[in-house]
Amino acid sequence: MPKKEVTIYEIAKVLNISAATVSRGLKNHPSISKKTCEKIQQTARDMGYRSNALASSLRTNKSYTLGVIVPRLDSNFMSTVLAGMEKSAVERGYHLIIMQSFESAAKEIECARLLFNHRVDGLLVSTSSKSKDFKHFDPFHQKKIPVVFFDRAPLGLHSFNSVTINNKLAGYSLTKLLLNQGARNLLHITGNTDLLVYRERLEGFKDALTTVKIPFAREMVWSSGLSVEDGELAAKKIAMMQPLPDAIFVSNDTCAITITKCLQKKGIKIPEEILIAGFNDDPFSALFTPGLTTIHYPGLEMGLKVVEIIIALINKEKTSPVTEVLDFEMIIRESTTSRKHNSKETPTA
Amino acid sequence: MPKKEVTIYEIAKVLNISAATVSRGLKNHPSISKKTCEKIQQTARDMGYRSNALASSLRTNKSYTLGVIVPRLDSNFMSTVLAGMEKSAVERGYHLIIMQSFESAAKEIECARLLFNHRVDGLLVSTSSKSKDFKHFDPFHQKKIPVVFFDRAPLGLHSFNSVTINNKLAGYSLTKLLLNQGARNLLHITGNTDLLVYRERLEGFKDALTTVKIPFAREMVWSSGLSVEDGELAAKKIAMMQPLPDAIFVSNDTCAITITKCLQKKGIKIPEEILIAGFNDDPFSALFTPGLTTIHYPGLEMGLKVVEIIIALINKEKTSPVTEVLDFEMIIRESTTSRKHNSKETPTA
DNA sequence: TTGTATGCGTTATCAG
DNA sequence: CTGATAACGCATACAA
Repeated sequence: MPKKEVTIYEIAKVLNISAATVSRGLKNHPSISKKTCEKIQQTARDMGYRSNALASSLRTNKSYTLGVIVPRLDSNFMSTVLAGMEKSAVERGYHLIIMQSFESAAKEIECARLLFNHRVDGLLVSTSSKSKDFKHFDPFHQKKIPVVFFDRAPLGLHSFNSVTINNKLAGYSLTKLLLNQGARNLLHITGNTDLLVYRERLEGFKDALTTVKIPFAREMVWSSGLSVEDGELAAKKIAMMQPLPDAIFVSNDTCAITITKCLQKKGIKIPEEILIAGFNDDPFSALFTPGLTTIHYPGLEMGLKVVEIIIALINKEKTSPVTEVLDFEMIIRESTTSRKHNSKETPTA
Repeated sequence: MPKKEVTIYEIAKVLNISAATVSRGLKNHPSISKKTCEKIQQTARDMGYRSNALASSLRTNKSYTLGVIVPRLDSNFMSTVLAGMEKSAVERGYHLIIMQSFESAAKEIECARLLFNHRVDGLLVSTSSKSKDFKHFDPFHQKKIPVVFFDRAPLGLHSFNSVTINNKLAGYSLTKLLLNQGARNLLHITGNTDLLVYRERLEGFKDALTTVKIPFAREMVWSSGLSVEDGELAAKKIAMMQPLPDAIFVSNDTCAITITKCLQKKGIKIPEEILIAGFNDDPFSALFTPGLTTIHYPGLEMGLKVVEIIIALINKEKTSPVTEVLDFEMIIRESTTSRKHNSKETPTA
């Protein structure tokens, strides 16, 4: 049977002191004598005392909890970010409540509500692709609870806090590399361009085309879910194109590799006939032949950084808006380096 | 400036009713008239009221929070499990605090302490490889807070709740498949055999050997971290073996594929010279050539199931111990099917 | 159907 | 340095 909860009152009673003193002694409050502190902590241990974080939070209005909302947590990229967050949070005495929006605006709103009611000290969000407005974060703003967006940040009038990479430059660099390898008939397969991340990569793609005076055409861009299935579908369509594109910039590695494999099965030589570039540098990408040229997305650093920032905001060591843009790295592997061409220009971050 | 918190008292004052009525009305308590309920909820909305989950939890001793401790969350397998957990939890009105032990016993203890203090209603654990005793979960048992282990469960005298797959059978089946393909000089590269998951796969490996009267030898088993780096190292050692093994059962896909790639680079033909099998069926495994034979680890189902179970335990719809063993599936791909041999026996789960 | 009174376990304020 | 007391916001036993 669950024994009665041991509280600071029980400890106080045993030691013949007040609960207030126990409370202070437990956290080494400076105004308590060293001796009393130790005595308190010793008996606390002996009695099997466990502090009640809920009660403490209620009283102090500090939960040391960060809410996290992500579209889904089971991607290599996202779980890496979350791993960084968790590490960074724990090091600073915080912990995480992680929720998934499943790309649904309604679910994202529900998550925000729950986390708000649970009195998180800060909120970290990568928005769902369906979220068009961000009113559900207003309660946080009203209560001055920091909200920091990462990876997927809204393009706002109000300046939001955010941690991102320079997607435009990344898209530009990758495209430029393809062009430098001699490609002139490019295809860009990307995600939902309602999302800033993908729109910016597309901007970069266009900018790169401009530098070699290739006029942009809508047919050059395919929107896709970027899954394995989407990749298979895309490959089918590509194989039937007349003429074949000579280079494809795909917005994630999974899809890029799927397309590579499918095209190879149809007898198309990669990279000889078609250059392919991906995005993310998922760990397994390095294991493929031909190697996949890609952008290393610094997920771990992003996780570490975003927590660092939100805790600085919580402690008012910084003031909004914070817009951090992380460095990325281009990973150049053989699938875009077979053709010897003018690679004098090597764009990097 | 953060306006004063709107509480049930403010609402009560506005409506000239008691706080108790408001409290009840807010959650549609049956003994409150429909009309009053609606009036209360309407003014609550109007006043921008948000319930304080902390206060509620303190009062009711129910936090609707599940604690989760995992070695690390950034593996494909683990993030899939977590995704399932989160989904299942939210559907049942719960949410997750996720923490990483980083394979450290000390950190695991720290996580358990924190989650205990935060009054989680239940705890889900995949143990660190260093955890030798499980005393840090005693406080939970004393307070009758359910603890359910998943994937990595302790081998205990006390019968713990657990959700696992039949690792022994999986190891047996995979090994048997290799033997049926004609392999007689086998190697098993696995993780830390202090962990039951790996020890059981090893048991299965041994059992399979017995069926064809191959005496087991310690040299057949290599313990490893199963990372890409570990795979590269292993491949180097393998390539120098005289004679080469004719089949390798590796305990995860990442390492299996790394080894495959490395051996291929050294001119060894896979699967013609060496059959290779992995474990987990990570999504990218399907994309490789040669295809990797592996065990599909049902991560999503495991996540769903373990939450279902712990909530049943919380609600006392079940009583400890619950030991659920999930079905797995063998995924047979070309890397172990090139040799035509006596495959009359096709072991499955 | 509603109200009254009290406590969940902690910490902040003020007084000593 | 220590103690008494009053909150924090909610929910429940009991009374009406």
